Amino acid sequence: MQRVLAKETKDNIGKNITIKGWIHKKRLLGGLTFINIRDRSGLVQVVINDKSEVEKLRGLQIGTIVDISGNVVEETRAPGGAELHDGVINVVVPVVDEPPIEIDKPLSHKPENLDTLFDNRVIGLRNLSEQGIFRIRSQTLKNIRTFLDSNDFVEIQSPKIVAGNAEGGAEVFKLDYFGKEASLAQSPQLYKQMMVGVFERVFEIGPAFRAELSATTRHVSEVTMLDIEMGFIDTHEELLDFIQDMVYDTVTKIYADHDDILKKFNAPELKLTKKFPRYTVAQIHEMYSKATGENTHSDKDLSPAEERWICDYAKKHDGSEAVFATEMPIEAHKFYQKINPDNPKTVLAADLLFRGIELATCPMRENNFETLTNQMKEKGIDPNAPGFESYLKAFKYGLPSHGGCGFGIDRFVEKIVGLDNVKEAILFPRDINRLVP
RNA sequence: GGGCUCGUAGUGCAGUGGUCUAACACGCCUCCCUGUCACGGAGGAGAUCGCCGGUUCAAAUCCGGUCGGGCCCGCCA
Repeated sequence: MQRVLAKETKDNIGKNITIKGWIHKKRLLGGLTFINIRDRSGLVQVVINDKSEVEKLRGLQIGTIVDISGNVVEETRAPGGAELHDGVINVVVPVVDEPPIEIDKPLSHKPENLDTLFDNRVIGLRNLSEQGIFRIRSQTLKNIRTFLDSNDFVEIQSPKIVAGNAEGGAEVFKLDYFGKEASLAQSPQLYKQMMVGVFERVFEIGPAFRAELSATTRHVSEVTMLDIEMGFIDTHEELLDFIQDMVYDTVTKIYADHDDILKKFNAPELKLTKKFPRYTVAQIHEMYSKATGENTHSDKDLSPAEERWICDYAKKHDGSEAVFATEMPIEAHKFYQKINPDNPKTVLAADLLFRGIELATCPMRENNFETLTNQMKEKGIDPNAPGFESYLKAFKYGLPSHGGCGFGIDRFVEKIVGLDNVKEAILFPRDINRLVP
């Protein structure tokens, strides 16, 4: 008989149907047994009176795959308003070992238990609340793609094996490439800029690899980045507006569509304004120093404590959990970023902060060939090094004023759901200690 | 890389020198239970307390080492 999904059960009242899936929960009440079956669409309840049917499941654990045929009955007491009666069970894949981690109750997300959570990830993800995180992640990426697509962006894939240390700065994973020195890409930065010369507007969603010895709740060695680059934008404001609209659109849709999952994780109530508040880094140093008595004026960038503080401030003061920290100090300048013509001590770069953490860096790029070449030399980068030669060609042969962002998808999902560790928003996280599963 | 912390059944935890023959909850096994949905009830199995060494009459508990985690900082997404 053709398979009917759990969520379609209520559309088949009065019919005899077959469902296929995993045993999610058994409740034996003597003469009456309730079984919840999980499939890709959710759960369906089966009621069995026949003891010989229940006996088929003796010794079999949660995770056992069955198909069950039965009559669909409307029942207000059943979850979803309908259930299967007179079920006939066929065990397809018996499971005799009990699961190492619970799949029908919320799992512990306490920091000290994350190790167990990840060690048992394969089974733990079957847990409905755990899945919820990744349904939201999937939806988040879908919303972002839809938004960018409707703004004429082309999705690209840049190489992840690159020559040398392409961008400078962050530590990279070195590897042997048929006898040549190569590394795993720490960012699609150079490639997406080159592609502005082709499509004007491009984006990429893919992995970036960071070999830094960071051991925090917000760092992983393999991060999923959303990289955006758009040509023919003239002002930094224009760029920030665009990213702000994308974030607003994405997050508000998630909150509208996934209330149930967000509630399970006690996600905070969403506070966003259409226009995200913007403060310069200097202003934030000033406000933070005044508020805490701790002098941060000479810091080149925001400290994690300042990031948390300004998010808290913007939430209370501006009604927005998202905030831009603009005019990054020149000390944090990277060669491809555009120096602020109105204030050469700052860079036309902003960090997007959300719920206490940096989600994205959003700079304008230096698109003048001569200036860019000089900026490279100032940073000690050889413009003729492998990788940079092609990069510069894009400028030599015409690249318009452009800007974009590197946007951490893992952190975004983490904070949308209201989690405390970026790893919880990653299926199989990689950090300095973890390489499996 | 620096600092601080933690390590007890499959899972989550209690116990910080002797009453520990290590408690409780979930899960598991047996039995009872016809509307459960974190079902309920009765009983049972399961841990030599990460590992090694030391102090002590006595160590899960104190000390040292070691292995494995976690958190913060630096760096960044």
